[in-house]
Amino acid sequence: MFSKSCKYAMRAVLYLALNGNEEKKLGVKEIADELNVPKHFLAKLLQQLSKNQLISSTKGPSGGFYLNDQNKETSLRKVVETIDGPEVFNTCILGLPVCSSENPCPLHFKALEYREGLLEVVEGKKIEELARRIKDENLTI
Amino acid sequence: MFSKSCKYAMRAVLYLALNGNEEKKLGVKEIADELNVPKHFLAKLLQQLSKNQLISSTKGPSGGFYLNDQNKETSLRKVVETIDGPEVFNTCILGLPVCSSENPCPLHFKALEYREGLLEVVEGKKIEELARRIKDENLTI
DNA sequence: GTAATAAAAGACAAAAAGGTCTTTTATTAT
DNA sequence: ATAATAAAAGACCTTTTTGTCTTTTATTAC
Repeated sequence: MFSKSCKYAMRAVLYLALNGNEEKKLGVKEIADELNVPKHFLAKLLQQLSKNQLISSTKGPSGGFYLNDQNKETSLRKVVETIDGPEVFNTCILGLPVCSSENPCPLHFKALEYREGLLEVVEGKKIEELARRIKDENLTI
Repeated sequence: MFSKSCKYAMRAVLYLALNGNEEKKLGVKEIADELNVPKHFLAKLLQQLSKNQLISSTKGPSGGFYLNDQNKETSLRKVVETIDGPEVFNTCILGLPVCSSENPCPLHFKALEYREGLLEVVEGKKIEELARRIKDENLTI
C-alpha cells in the first residue's frame, strides 16, 4: 500500500505531534533514532514535507523540526499524498488501467471499502487529534 | 498492497480459468498480449506458479499453460503468497516490526478489517468459482 | 563577528523490482 | 527420425526505491 518512504514520513509527523512543539523543536537525529529509520533518508523526507508546508523547521542551534498551528490542523492524508502521490488511494488493486464501479475488477469493491476505511483514519482527523488518540489509546508509532 | 508481479500473476491465472482448459492450453504470448503485460516477464511468473503447482503446463506443439482440476480448486491467495510471500497479508501498514491487536499502530484495526475483506475475495472462493463470478458479473481482468 | 549548530542540498551507492533477450529442453505432429 | 513448437532456464539490462556521505546555508548564542 504505502512505500517505505511514506511510512517513515507518517511516523515522523506523528512523532513530531507527540513529542515536539514550537518551543521544543526536534532534530532529525532524535526522530530517526527513536523511530529506527535511516537518518539521512528521513532528512530528505522531512525536507520534502517542509517544502510542502506540512511540517515546519528552523536551522541553527536549538533549531529543528516542529508542527506549527497550521501544520497540526492538516491531515495525514496530505503527508501520504505528498510522498506517494495522490493516486495511492485510487489505483486499481489489480493494476488495471481502467477500473471503476462501472467497470470493476474482481477485487474492486472490497478494495474500495478497504481504502475508504483507511482514508477515514488518515483523513478524518487532524494530526493533532490523531496524536491525542495515539496518546489516549497508547498506540505505537 | 500487491507488487506488479503479483498483479500480473493473479490476472494470468484468472485468464487461464476463463479462457483455457486442459484441452485448450494457452501460450504465454496470447496471455501476455491479452492482458497487456510484458511477455518474458510473465513467462517467469507462470514458471514460478507452475513449479508451485498452482497452474499446469506442457511443452511443445499444442502445449501451453492451463489449470488442471486440482489447480481450479485452489485459491487466488496461494498465487499471491507464492509471488509476494505469505507476509503480504499481515505486515504492518506503517511498517512497524511489531504491530498487533495487543500492540497496535494507529492504522492497525482499520487495516486489519479491510485486509480481511480482501482475503475474503482471494481466499473465500476457488479459482473456478471466482472465474464463474467474473463471467456472471462481467468483471474485468 | 565568530563558533557552533542544524537543516538544506546534492552527489553517489546499493538493493530491489521490473523487463528483455538468448539458449536449452521437452513434446508432438509429420 | 526430424522439424517445429512452446515452456524452462539463465544471463543481462533498466528503472525505481532505498540508503549514505559530504558540502552548503541559515540561525543563534556567546
